Amino acid sequence: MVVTRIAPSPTGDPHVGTAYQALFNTVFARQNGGKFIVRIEDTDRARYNATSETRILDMLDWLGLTPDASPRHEDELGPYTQSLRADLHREHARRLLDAGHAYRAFDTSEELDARRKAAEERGESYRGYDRRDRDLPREESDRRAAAGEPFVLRLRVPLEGETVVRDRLRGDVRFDNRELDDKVLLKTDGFPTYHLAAMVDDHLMGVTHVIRAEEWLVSTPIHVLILRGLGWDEPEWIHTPWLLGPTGKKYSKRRGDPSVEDFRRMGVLPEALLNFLGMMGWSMPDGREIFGVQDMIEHFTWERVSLGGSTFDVTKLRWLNGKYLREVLTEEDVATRLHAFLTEQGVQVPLDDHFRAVVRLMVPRFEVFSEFWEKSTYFFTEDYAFNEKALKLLADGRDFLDDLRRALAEAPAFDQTTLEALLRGFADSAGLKPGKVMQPLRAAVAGTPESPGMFELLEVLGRERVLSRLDRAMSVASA
RNA sequence: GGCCCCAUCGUCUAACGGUUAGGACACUACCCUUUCAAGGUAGCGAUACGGGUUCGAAUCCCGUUGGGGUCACCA
Repeated sequence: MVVTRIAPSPTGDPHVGTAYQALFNTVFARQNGGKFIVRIEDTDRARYNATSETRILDMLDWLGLTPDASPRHEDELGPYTQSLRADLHREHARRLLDAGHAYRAFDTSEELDARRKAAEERGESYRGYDRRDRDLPREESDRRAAAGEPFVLRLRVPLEGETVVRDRLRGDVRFDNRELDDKVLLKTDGFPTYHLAAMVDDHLMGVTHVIRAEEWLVSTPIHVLILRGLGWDEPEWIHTPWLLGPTGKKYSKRRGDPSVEDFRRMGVLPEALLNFLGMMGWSMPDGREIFGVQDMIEHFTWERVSLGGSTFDVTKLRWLNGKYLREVLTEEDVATRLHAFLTEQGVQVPLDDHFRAVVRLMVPRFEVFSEFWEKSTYFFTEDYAFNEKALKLLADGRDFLDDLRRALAEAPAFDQTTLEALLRGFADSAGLKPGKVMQPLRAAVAGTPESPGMFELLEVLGRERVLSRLDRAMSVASA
């Protein structure tokens, strides 16, 4: 069975890159009837952030990429929290030590730093651990360890030959073993490093395909060597292309690129974000740009993955989100979800017919939920402000607004058709172009010259509100 | 700097030896029109460079350049 995983570390905000990896891991697993798991890699106690794990798991739920197994949904291969598996890691580290594939190194961090610095001062580029303790006799190593001297366990990489990483996307990538470092496997604190822990856990959890970001490619030979030392088969390696920020560097929250939570607060739909991520580095065979996770599951192939990094273009994401609002979701769905968003943001409006009517009018006029309220406030309060342009239009309409109010008050009905005939007739008899009448009217009832169409706007507002708004506007204008 | 990956419009991408190099976002113009949007039409705009291979290269090979990544007791 195909088993894929993501292995995020709980160090901060839920990362877009994590969502990106989750997408491809999910799609590939589902396509093969397999299993997608999330393992939280919390072995770095120094950078651990208590809320981060919950937020990462919440993000996945929000996106609809809920894993088959995770710290929230354990199964017999768990636990899915790396720190809880330290005994397992130590046990396998021991195996590596006994088999001669690893050795104890007693250098302190300070010594290492000093040597690194000295090398730099000599103008040499740092070449990795200098292997001082690589050939310490086992007896001495055992004795010093037993005496309580702190040590780390390091991988004994071959000094000659090469290690080949067979990558699904890039073919065979060859590494000269002389370029490899004797990486730390077990830290002084007894916790494993990523390299050991991930390989042990992946194997024990039955992971068949390691789909991860390109940054891991160069450490893969280390992983291959660990796997070989333990006598295990390699998974299939798949290193996906980069997600880039606006400056062309790797997308990163630290650099100021938005997190998934930022997009959520912006009012981006999860399906739009996923769709957008799906077209970063991949494309539908028929060129469609609007597609969902299910479409990806049906059509995904590695052959269609492009290897150049993709720049994350928020402008296009916004366009795509607007597209979902206008063409993919139903009106009712947009209303319901927008209402939930507003509630979450602390805006209290009833989810009623008026709200639905407003949403219907406004939907082509905003791309993300966060833009809605600011552009639609006047639909929900009689106390809306008049902006500068509106004030000017009100002045333009001073001569006829009073007559227009009377005409509106006497209109036989207040539906779009009636209103259109009435307004055009009014303009005609006043010898004005329709726009000259409608713009001041619009300014009066909306406080801005930018609004949905005049007739539908009036209908949605209703006669009572329109008349009282005109009263207020005229008093504001003459003040 | 060593090593590794990558390279089509500003951006996301299509093309898997033969196309006027296609589409989308953005931008510009026009249409629609009561404003703002949405929508429609058109325009602008790319195979980084140099060598090969081939009847024929965006496509295959080599080099150059450029960009990115990685060189932690972080993941």
